[in-house]
Amino acid sequence: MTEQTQDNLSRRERQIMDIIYQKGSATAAEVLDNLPDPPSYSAVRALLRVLETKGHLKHRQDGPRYIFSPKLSREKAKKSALRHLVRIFFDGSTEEAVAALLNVSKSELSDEDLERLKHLIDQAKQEGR
Amino acid sequence: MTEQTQDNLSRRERQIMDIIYQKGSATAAEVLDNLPDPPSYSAVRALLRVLETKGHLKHRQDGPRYIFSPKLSREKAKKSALRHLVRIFFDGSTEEAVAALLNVSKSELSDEDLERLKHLIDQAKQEGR
DNA sequence: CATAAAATGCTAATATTTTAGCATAGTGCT
DNA sequence: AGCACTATGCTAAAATATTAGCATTTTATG
Repeated sequence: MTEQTQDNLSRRERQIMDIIYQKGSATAAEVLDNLPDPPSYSAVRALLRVLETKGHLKHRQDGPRYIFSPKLSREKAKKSALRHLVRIFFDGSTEEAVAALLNVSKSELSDEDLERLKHLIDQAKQEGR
Repeated sequence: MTEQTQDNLSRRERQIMDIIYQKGSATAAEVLDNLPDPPSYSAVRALLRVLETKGHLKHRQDGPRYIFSPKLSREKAKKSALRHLVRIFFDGSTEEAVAALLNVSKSELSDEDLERLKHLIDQAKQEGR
Protein backbone atom coordinates (compact mmCIF):
# COMPACT_ATOMS: atom_id res chain seq x y z
CA MET A 1 0.00 0.00 0.00
CA THR A 2 1.54 3.28 -1.00
CA GLU A 3 0.67 5.97 1.45
CA GLN A 4 -0.03 9.17 -0.38
CA THR A 5 1.51 12.33 0.91
CA GLN A 6 1.45 15.76 -0.61
CA ASP A 7 4.91 15.23 -1.87
CA ASN A 8 4.09 14.09 -5.34
CA LEU A 9 1.54 16.69 -6.17
CA SER A 10 1.91 19.34 -8.80
CA ARG A 11 1.03 22.89 -7.89
CA ARG A 12 -2.56 22.76 -9.06
CA GLU A 13 -3.04 19.33 -7.60
CA ARG A 14 -1.88 20.56 -4.25
CA GLN A 15 -4.12 23.59 -4.38
CA ILE A 16 -7.05 21.34 -5.11
CA MET A 17 -6.22 18.89 -2.35
CA ASP A 18 -5.97 21.78 0.08
CA ILE A 19 -9.41 22.99 -0.87
CA ILE A 20 -10.92 19.57 -0.52
CA TYR A 21 -9.23 18.94 2.79
CA GLN A 22 -10.43 22.25 4.05
CA LYS A 23 -14.02 21.72 3.01
CA GLY A 24 -14.05 18.02 3.68
CA SER A 25 -15.42 17.34 0.22
CA ALA A 26 -16.28 19.39 -2.81
CA THR A 27 -17.77 19.38 -6.27
CA ALA A 28 -15.87 20.51 -9.32
CA ALA A 29 -17.70 23.82 -9.21
CA GLU A 30 -16.78 24.39 -5.59
CA VAL A 31 -13.17 23.62 -6.29
CA LEU A 32 -13.21 26.09 -9.13
CA ASP A 33 -14.69 28.75 -6.88
CA ASN A 34 -11.87 28.36 -4.42
CA LEU A 35 -8.91 28.10 -6.75
CA PRO A 36 -6.60 31.09 -7.03
CA ASP A 37 -6.24 32.28 -10.61
CA PRO A 38 -8.97 29.87 -11.56
CA PRO A 39 -8.68 28.10 -14.89
CA SER A 40 -11.65 26.85 -16.86
CA TYR A 41 -14.19 24.52 -15.43
CA SER A 42 -13.09 21.73 -17.67
CA ALA A 43 -9.49 22.16 -16.60
CA VAL A 44 -10.59 21.65 -13.03
CA ARG A 45 -12.43 18.52 -13.97
CA ALA A 46 -9.43 17.16 -15.77
CA LEU A 47 -7.33 17.72 -12.67
CA LEU A 48 -9.87 16.04 -10.47
CA ARG A 49 -9.80 13.06 -12.75
CA VAL A 50 -6.02 12.94 -12.57
CA LEU A 51 -6.09 13.14 -8.80
CA GLU A 52 -8.56 10.33 -8.64
CA THR A 53 -6.51 8.19 -10.99
CA LYS A 54 -3.45 8.79 -8.86
CA GLY A 55 -5.37 7.63 -5.83
CA HIS A 56 -5.60 10.91 -3.96
CA LEU A 57 -9.32 11.40 -4.38
CA LYS A 58 -12.46 9.37 -4.61
CA HIS A 59 -15.93 10.50 -5.53
CA ARG A 60 -19.49 9.61 -4.93
CA GLN A 61 -22.38 10.61 -7.08
CA ASP A 62 -24.91 13.06 -5.77
CA GLY A 63 -27.68 13.51 -8.27
CA PRO A 64 -26.15 15.00 -11.38
CA ARG A 65 -22.72 15.71 -9.95
CA TYR A 66 -19.70 14.15 -8.37
CA ILE A 67 -18.66 14.95 -4.85
CA PHE A 68 -14.96 14.47 -4.37
CA SER A 69 -13.30 13.65 -1.10
CA PRO A 70 -9.80 12.68 -0.07
CA LYS A 71 -8.91 9.03 -0.11
CA LEU A 72 -6.54 9.52 2.80
CA SER A 73 -8.60 10.55 5.79
CA ARG A 74 -8.37 14.09 7.00
CA GLU A 75 -7.13 12.68 10.29
CA LYS A 76 -4.14 11.02 8.72
CA ALA A 77 -3.43 13.93 6.44
CA LYS A 78 -3.44 16.21 9.45
CA LYS A 79 -0.91 14.14 11.27
CA SER A 80 1.27 13.85 8.27
CA ALA A 81 1.14 17.60 7.67
CA LEU A 82 1.93 18.34 11.29
CA ARG A 83 4.89 16.02 11.33
CA HIS A 84 6.18 17.55 8.16
CA LEU A 85 5.84 21.06 9.52
CA VAL A 86 7.52 20.19 12.79
CA ARG A 87 10.36 18.56 10.96
CA ILE A 88 10.95 21.34 8.46
CA PHE A 89 10.46 24.37 10.62
CA PHE A 90 11.03 23.29 14.20
CA ASP A 91 13.90 20.85 13.98
CA GLY A 92 11.51 18.16 15.09
CA SER A 93 10.63 19.90 18.32
CA THR A 94 6.96 19.67 19.14
CA GLU A 95 7.46 22.00 22.01
CA GLU A 96 8.71 24.78 19.81
CA ALA A 97 5.89 24.19 17.40
CA VAL A 98 3.30 24.53 20.13
CA ALA A 99 5.00 27.66 21.35
CA ALA A 100 4.95 29.18 17.89
CA LEU A 101 1.34 28.25 17.46
CA LEU A 102 0.40 29.95 20.68
CA ASN A 103 2.37 32.94 19.64
CA VAL A 104 0.88 33.27 16.20
CA SER A 105 -2.66 33.36 17.38
CA LYS A 106 -2.68 34.18 21.02
CA SER A 107 -4.93 37.10 20.34
CA GLU A 108 -7.59 34.72 19.11
CA LEU A 109 -7.50 32.51 22.16
CA SER A 110 -9.80 33.17 25.08
CA ASP A 111 -8.89 32.41 28.66
CA GLU A 112 -11.22 29.45 28.45
CA ASP A 113 -9.36 28.13 25.42
CA LEU A 114 -6.11 28.45 27.26
CA GLU A 115 -7.50 26.65 30.28
CA ARG A 116 -8.65 23.82 28.09
CA LEU A 117 -5.19 23.59 26.61
CA LYS A 118 -3.62 23.29 30.02
CA HIS A 119 -6.03 20.52 30.66
CA LEU A 120 -4.93 18.75 27.51
CA ILE A 121 -1.37 19.00 28.63
CA ASP A 122 -2.23 17.44 31.95
CA GLN A 123 -3.89 14.62 30.12
CA ALA A 124 -0.85 14.11 27.97
CA LYS A 125 1.15 13.90 31.16
CA GLN A 126 -1.12 11.18 32.49
CA GLU A 127 -0.96 9.17 29.32
CA GLY A 128 2.72 9.64 29.01
CA ARG A 129 3.36 6.86 31.45
CA MET B 1 6.52 44.20 -2.19
CA THR B 2 5.12 40.83 -3.05
CA GLU B 3 5.31 38.49 -0.11
CA GLN B 4 6.30 35.05 -1.27
CA THR B 5 4.39 32.09 -0.01
CA GLN B 6 4.75 28.47 -1.00
CA ASP B 7 1.73 28.81 -3.17
CA ASN B 8 3.43 29.48 -6.44
CA LEU B 9 6.07 26.83 -6.25
CA SER B 10 6.32 23.86 -8.53
CA ARG B 11 6.90 20.48 -7.01
CA ARG B 12 10.65 20.50 -7.24
CA GLU B 13 10.84 24.08 -6.15
CA ARG B 14 8.83 23.28 -3.07
CA GLN B 15 10.98 20.28 -2.27
CA ILE B 16 14.04 22.45 -2.49
CA MET B 17 12.61 25.21 -0.36
CA ASP B 18 11.69 22.66 2.26
CA ILE B 19 15.23 21.37 2.36
CA ILE B 20 16.67 24.83 2.65
CA TYR B 21 14.22 25.86 5.32
CA GLN B 22 15.00 22.76 7.26
CA LYS B 23 18.75 23.19 7.09
CA GLY B 24 18.67 26.95 7.27
CA SER B 25 20.87 27.19 4.21
CA ALA B 26 22.43 24.78 1.77
CA THR B 27 24.75 24.37 -1.18
CA ALA B 28 23.67 22.85 -4.45
CA ALA B 29 25.34 19.60 -3.48
CA GLU B 30 23.53 19.47 -0.16
CA VAL B 31 20.22 20.11 -1.83
CA LEU B 32 20.93 17.31 -4.26
CA ASP B 33 21.74 14.96 -1.40
CA ASN B 34 18.41 15.61 0.22
CA LEU B 35 16.13 15.55 -2.78
CA PRO B 36 13.90 12.54 -3.26
CA ASP B 37 14.43 10.93 -6.67
CA PRO B 38 17.36 13.21 -7.19
CA PRO B 39 17.96 14.55 -10.69
CA SER B 40 21.35 15.59 -11.98
CA TYR B 41 23.49 18.11 -10.26
CA SER B 42 23.03 20.60 -13.03
CA ALA B 43 19.27 20.24 -12.84
CA VAL B 44 19.44 21.20 -9.20
CA ARG B 45 21.51 24.21 -10.01
CA ALA B 46 19.09 25.29 -12.67
CA LEU B 47 16.29 25.10 -10.13
CA LEU B 48 18.22 27.07 -7.59
CA ARG B 49 18.79 29.76 -10.18
CA VAL B 50 15.09 29.83 -10.96
CA LEU B 51 14.21 30.11 -7.29
CA GLU B 52 16.62 32.95 -6.88
CA THR B 53 15.25 34.74 -9.92
CA LYS B 54 11.75 34.38 -8.57
CA GLY B 55 12.88 35.93 -5.33
CA HIS B 56 12.57 32.92 -3.06
CA LEU B 57 16.25 32.44 -2.46
CA LYS B 58 19.39 34.46 -2.16
CA HIS B 59 22.96 33.27 -2.03
CA ARG B 60 26.29 34.27 -0.69
CA GLN B 61 29.60 33.02 -1.87
CA ASP B 62 31.64 30.78 0.36
CA GLY B 63 34.95 30.01 -1.23
CA PRO B 64 34.25 28.10 -4.40
CA ARG B 65 30.54 27.57 -3.90
CA TYR B 66 27.25 29.30 -3.36
CA ILE B 67 25.35 28.94 -0.14
CA PHE B 68 21.66 29.44 -0.66
CA SER B 69 19.26 30.66 1.95
CA PRO B 70 15.61 31.71 1.93
CA LYS B 71 14.84 35.31 1.22
CA LEU B 72 11.81 35.17 3.46
CA SER B 73 13.02 34.56 6.97
CA ARG B 74 12.43 31.21 8.52
CA GLU B 75 10.43 33.01 11.18
CA LYS B 76 7.95 34.42 8.71
CA ALA B 77 7.78 31.24 6.72
CA LYS B 78 6.98 29.36 9.91
CA LYS B 79 4.13 31.62 10.74
CA SER B 80 2.77 31.47 7.29
CA ALA B 81 2.97 27.69 7.23
CA LEU B 82 1.30 27.41 10.60
CA ARG B 83 -1.54 29.68 9.59
CA HIS B 84 -2.03 27.72 6.44
CA LEU B 85 -2.09 24.43 8.29
CA VAL B 86 -4.52 25.67 10.89
CA ARG B 87 -6.81 26.99 8.21
CA ILE B 88 -6.78 23.91 6.03
CA PHE B 89 -6.89 21.18 8.63
CA PHE B 90 -8.31 22.71 11.76
CA ASP B 91 -11.02 25.04 10.54
CA GLY B 92 -8.95 27.91 11.82
CA SER B 93 -8.93 26.65 15.38
CA THR B 94 -5.57 27.05 17.03
CA GLU B 95 -6.80 25.14 19.99
CA GLU B 96 -7.50 22.05 17.95
CA ALA B 97 -4.17 22.37 16.25
CA VAL B 98 -2.34 22.44 19.55
CA ALA B 99 -4.35 19.47 20.73
CA ALA B 100 -3.46 17.51 17.62
CA LEU B 101 0.16 18.43 17.98
CA LEU B 102 0.24 17.20 21.54
CA ASN B 103 -1.45 14.06 20.45
CA VAL B 104 0.85 13.29 17.55
CA SER B 105 3.96 13.43 19.61
CA LYS B 106 3.06 13.14 23.22
CA SER B 107 5.36 10.19 23.54
CA GLU B 108 8.28 12.41 22.71
CA LEU B 109 7.48 15.03 25.30
CA SER B 110 8.95 14.83 28.74
CA ASP B 111 7.22 16.07 31.86
CA GLU B 112 9.55 19.01 31.81
CA ASP B 113 8.54 19.87 28.27
CA LEU B 114 4.93 19.75 29.29
CA GLU B 115 5.55 21.97 32.25
CA ARG B 116 7.25 24.49 30.04
CA LEU B 117 4.28 24.44 27.75
CA LYS B 118 1.91 25.18 30.58
CA HIS B 119 4.14 28.06 31.40
CA LEU B 120 3.89 29.34 27.88
CA ILE B 121 0.15 29.19 28.10
CA ASP B 122 0.19 31.21 31.27
CA GLN B 123 2.32 33.78 29.53
CA ALA B 124 -0.11 33.92 26.63
CA LYS B 125 -2.83 34.54 29.18
CA GLN B 126 -0.93 37.47 30.63
CA GLU B 127 -0.24 39.00 27.28
CA GLY B 128 -3.76 38.44 26.14
CA ARG B 129 -4.93 41.55 27.91
C1' DC C 1 52.70 26.32 -11.62
C1' DA C 2 50.23 22.69 -13.86
C1' DT C 3 46.50 19.86 -13.55
C1' DA C 4 42.52 17.59 -11.57
C1' DA C 5 38.44 18.46 -9.22
C1' DA C 6 34.58 20.98 -8.36
C1' DA C 7 32.13 24.92 -8.98
C1' DT C 8 29.08 27.85 -12.06
C1' DG C 9 26.14 29.69 -16.30
C1' DC C 10 23.70 28.91 -20.15
C1' DT C 11 20.92 26.38 -23.48
C1' DA C 12 18.11 23.23 -25.63
C1' DA C 13 15.60 18.86 -25.39
C1' DT C 14 12.13 16.28 -22.93
C1' DA C 15 8.52 15.42 -19.78
C1' DT C 16 4.87 16.95 -17.26
C1' DT C 17 1.29 20.02 -16.13
C1' DT C 18 -2.26 22.80 -17.28
C1' DT C 19 -5.55 24.23 -20.15
C1' DA C 20 -9.76 24.71 -23.23
C1' DG C 21 -12.87 22.75 -26.55
C1' DC C 22 -16.20 19.77 -27.99
C1' DA C 23 -19.34 15.77 -27.81
C1' DT C 24 -22.57 13.57 -24.88
C1' DA C 25 -25.61 12.36 -21.00
C1' DG C 26 -28.52 13.25 -17.07
C1' DT C 27 -31.91 16.61 -14.38
C1' DG C 28 -35.53 19.35 -13.57
C1' DC C 29 -38.99 22.55 -14.89
C1' DT C 30 -43.02 24.08 -17.57
C1' DA D 1 -42.15 15.66 -23.93
C1' DG D 2 -39.11 19.37 -24.88
C1' DC D 3 -35.63 22.56 -23.57
C1' DA D 4 -32.27 24.83 -20.92
C1' DC D 5 -28.91 23.88 -17.68
C1' DT D 6 -25.37 21.57 -15.70
C1' DA D 7 -23.00 17.78 -15.39
C1' DT D 8 -19.33 14.52 -17.35
C1' DG D 9 -15.48 12.24 -20.56
C1' DC D 10 -12.15 12.59 -23.68
C1' DT D 11 -8.53 14.71 -26.40
C1' DA D 12 -5.14 17.59 -28.12
C1' DA D 13 -2.81 22.01 -27.86
C1' DA D 14 -0.14 25.26 -25.11
C1' DA D 15 2.44 26.51 -21.25
C1' DT D 16 5.53 25.35 -17.73
C1' DA D 17 8.71 22.58 -15.26
C1' DT D 18 12.40 19.51 -15.31
C1' DT D 19 16.31 17.71 -16.96
C1' DA D 20 21.09 16.87 -18.85
C1' DG D 21 24.97 18.46 -21.50
C1' DC D 22 28.59 21.35 -22.42
C1' DA D 23 31.63 25.41 -22.02
C1' DT D 24 33.86 28.11 -18.69
C1' DT D 25 35.77 29.64 -14.29
C1' DT D 26 37.61 28.94 -9.83
C1' DT D 27 39.94 26.33 -6.25
C1' DA D 28 42.98 23.17 -4.27
C1' DT D 29 46.75 19.90 -4.48
C1' DG D 30 50.91 17.65 -5.82
